[in-house]
Amino acid sequence: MESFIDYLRRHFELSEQDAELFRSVSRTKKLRRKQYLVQEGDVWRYNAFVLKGLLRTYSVDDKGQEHYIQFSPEDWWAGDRESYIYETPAKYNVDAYEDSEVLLISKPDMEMLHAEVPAFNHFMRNLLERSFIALRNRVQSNISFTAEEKYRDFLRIYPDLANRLPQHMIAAYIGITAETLSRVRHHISKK
Amino acid sequence: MESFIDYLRRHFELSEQDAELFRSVSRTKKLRRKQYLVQEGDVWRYNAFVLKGLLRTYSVDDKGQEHYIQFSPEDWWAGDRESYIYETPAKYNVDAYEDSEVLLISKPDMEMLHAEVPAFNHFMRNLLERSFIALRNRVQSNISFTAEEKYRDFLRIYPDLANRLPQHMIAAYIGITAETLSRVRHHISKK
DNA sequence: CGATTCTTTGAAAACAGTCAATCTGTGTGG
DNA sequence: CCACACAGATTGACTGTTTTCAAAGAATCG
Repeated sequence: MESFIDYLRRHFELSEQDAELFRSVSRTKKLRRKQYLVQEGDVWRYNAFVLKGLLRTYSVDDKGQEHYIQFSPEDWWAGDRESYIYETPAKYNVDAYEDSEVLLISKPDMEMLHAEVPAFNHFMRNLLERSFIALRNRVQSNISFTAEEKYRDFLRIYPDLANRLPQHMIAAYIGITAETLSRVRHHISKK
Repeated sequence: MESFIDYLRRHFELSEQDAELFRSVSRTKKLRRKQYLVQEGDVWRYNAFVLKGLLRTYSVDDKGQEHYIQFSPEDWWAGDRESYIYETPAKYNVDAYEDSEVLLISKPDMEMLHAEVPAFNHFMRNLLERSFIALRNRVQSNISFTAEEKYRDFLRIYPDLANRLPQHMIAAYIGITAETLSRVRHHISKK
């Protein structure tokens, strides 16, 4: 739990009193590998901050193919924003790819924190802006790059994730098949 | 300018006094077809609300190929968020595809409005959340759909834009070539 | 070690891209 | 008002990339 407080303190000034407020509304939850945090169809009413481990957000299509929308390692947030905001059944699954520990804050508590701690509100707003920009860059990559360029771009942006994830998950994240990724890697290594 | 005030009033309560505050920091700018609002390399320091017409945000790659990131018709916002937030040179061009009129609010004025008018701040935050979700759905389409499915998805989400834009721009938006889109349409019409 | 998951490889097929030519519709200037 | 230019759309033939399916190898985990 303290690593969450540390995270907040790295990003804005937080009094001990406010830190206590954050602690009072937070609870932690351990997830074993493959355990769901959100399952398709659930309505998601929390904010989840990853204390330890690695979560993945993905959908499964008719053919059983998994499509990864997001990976959330330590110090990232996880959940289904669409379900959270609109209070509709989740279209995505979120589960633990590694044994993990998350910190949960309910939606009403989160709204209270935003109102009571302006610096936190400001920080989260800024985080959302930056996430939006990152997502836009991902679209740019999707619509204009070849398989090899998409993979290189992934390595550039998430060098650390590349070591923690199996290739087939990276492939599904960038929108190509595992076989194509294998061939792309072979091709890169020959240079 | 009043259509901007109307837009705000459709989304939250706005006193006449606050409306006057919005008017005082807004100026309008007419753009002729093909005229730039932001050119690649500029730093973009405004918020632009489209009063009339249609703007497009796109990049141009080494081969001269255009990749459309966003279309902004009436009642949408335009600009390069990455340049605006980080104050870096824009990677995208924004220009008028139809003769247009935009309303401009400078970054400092925008920050003042966010601080002075909490309901506006709340509305813009919510708009950003919803834009984020829409963008995430676009990524989902990018990584999991075939050309035909991507096109059908575009028609479903932006039925009105489909009539205002040439096909080759729609193709570049969903990440396929104009020729492929033509064949997809032919194929759809045969059913 | 045995089972499972992940990666690689090959061959064939499907899909989308490229290039070039033609067709269509629109608008402009003579 | 017509001729022409221009941008956009379509079509064909071809190329290249990526997917699919299947099988074999490698790595990992309980």
